[in-house]
Amino acid sequence: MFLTLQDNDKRPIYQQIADGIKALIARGNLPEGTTLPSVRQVAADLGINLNTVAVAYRQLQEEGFVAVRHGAGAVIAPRTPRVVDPAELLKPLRTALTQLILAGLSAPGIEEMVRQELALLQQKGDTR
Amino acid sequence: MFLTLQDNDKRPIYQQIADGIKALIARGNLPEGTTLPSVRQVAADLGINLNTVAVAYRQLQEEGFVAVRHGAGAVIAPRTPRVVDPAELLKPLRTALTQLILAGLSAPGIEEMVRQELALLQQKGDTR
Amino acid sequence: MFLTLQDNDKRPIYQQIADGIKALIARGNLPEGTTLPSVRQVAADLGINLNTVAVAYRQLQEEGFVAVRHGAGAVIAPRTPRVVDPAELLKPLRTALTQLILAGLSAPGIEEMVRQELALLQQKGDTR
Amino acid sequence: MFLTLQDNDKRPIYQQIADGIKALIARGNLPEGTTLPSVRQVAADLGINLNTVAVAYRQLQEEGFVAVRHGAGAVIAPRTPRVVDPAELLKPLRTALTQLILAGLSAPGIEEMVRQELALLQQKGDTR
DNA sequence: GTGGTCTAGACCACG
DNA sequence: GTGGTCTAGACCACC
Repeated sequence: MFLTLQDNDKRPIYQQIADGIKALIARGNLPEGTTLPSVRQVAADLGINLNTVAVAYRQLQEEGFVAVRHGAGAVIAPRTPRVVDPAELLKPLRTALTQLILAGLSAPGIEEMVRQELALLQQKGDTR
Repeated sequence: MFLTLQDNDKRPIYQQIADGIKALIARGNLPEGTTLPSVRQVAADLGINLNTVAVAYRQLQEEGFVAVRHGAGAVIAPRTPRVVDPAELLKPLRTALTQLILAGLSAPGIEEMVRQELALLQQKGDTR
Repeated sequence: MFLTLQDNDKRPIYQQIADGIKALIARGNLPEGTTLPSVRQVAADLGINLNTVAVAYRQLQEEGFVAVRHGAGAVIAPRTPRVVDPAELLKPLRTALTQLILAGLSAPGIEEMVRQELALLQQKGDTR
Repeated sequence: MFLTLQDNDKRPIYQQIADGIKALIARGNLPEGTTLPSVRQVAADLGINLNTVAVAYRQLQEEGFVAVRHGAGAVIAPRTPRVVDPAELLKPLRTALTQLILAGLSAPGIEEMVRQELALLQQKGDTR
């Protein structure tokens, strides 16, 4: 198993799966060409419905992260810089930072957190 | 009017309102003691239902940002450092940073973005 | 001033006032015959509406704790054992105990808390 | 049916539902993993609106008693000792005890009532 | 099927 | 006037 679901997470399950796989790609744990486990495999591992996993895979395909070939599984696609609306990316960052400020953290403290997180994301880390 | 709703925003309306007010508090635009406009007022301004605004206000109350007194309106509460599970705060930051990495941004570029956003949050800025 | 309002209290203000005065009577701090401060006095002290205090006094009168004479203020009535539906009294106790159990406290621990509280209630303590 | 509403109860309906379920959890009648009946089911059983039940369920979720999964029902969460401000827990107990004293009950009598109630709460009892 | 959100409108409780 | 609760009914998102 390479993914775990968080019970207290508010995101839909399919989103947790998609985000989890994206994070693994971002960290380099799933290099180009890797074959993802089958939809049925993941569904069984996580004890969830098959359709839920399928939705996650479809999202990854639509966003260009994996290539799904009917009957042949899903493989990690070559990594191409995606074209995304920058404002769309800025919004969650802004929300996250607002929460940290309201929690009483200082700007320098937050910047340090960000540096640490970025360092973690850029090295091949463990999957947990 | 002090809030605007984004049509393309995926968050529920009541969440946009709550988050918007939190952002104003974080920026210092709504100092302690300020009385918020009534739920009816906000509902009329935004062209939405009264109950939707009430849900947002109730969330702000439960999270300790405002003191709601039945029959007497809602006022910004004294700002006390909230006790929150740090891991709970880290999660959205981590997700946001992952998206930025996947979009092809470099770590130094992201750090610069963070610095700019923090600067914006810490000055009494425009309401938008 | 002999009463304070708790901002984070969910009870209506008039109820906080009535309950507060009842607690003072229970502790013996307001013996029979004591004249309560006027409605206007209390309202000014607490910075609240005159009507709110009047509602509290009316409730105390209806429950027999004070005798209100038009133009002559309100005085603490002789303490007579009230006839109350026992089930009505049991309900808040039961709810309070349920909360304590769910918070993880043990039965002996709760019994000890009760003993301490009862001891506090039965000695003339400070007003706070 | 596993819950009944009291007509003479002053608490809002959604609160009665939430408190009722909490009491069942406290007594052990709803062990971890139990799936709660759907909001529609409960609403039909009690003859009330669907939204009213939904509010109760949402409260239970926010307080960590149940895990609600969109589209998959609500299940009793693993019971973790909640982190709550002790003063917050003491307040209702203190109010309840004050009422009992004022009704003329003696301290030993009250202690006995508490013991009985605690015994009831700690055995898997009848649902009433 | 499930829960989540929103609307419209009513009535109540509080200050 | 204020906010709180409840209903009725709609539509959406999720599993």
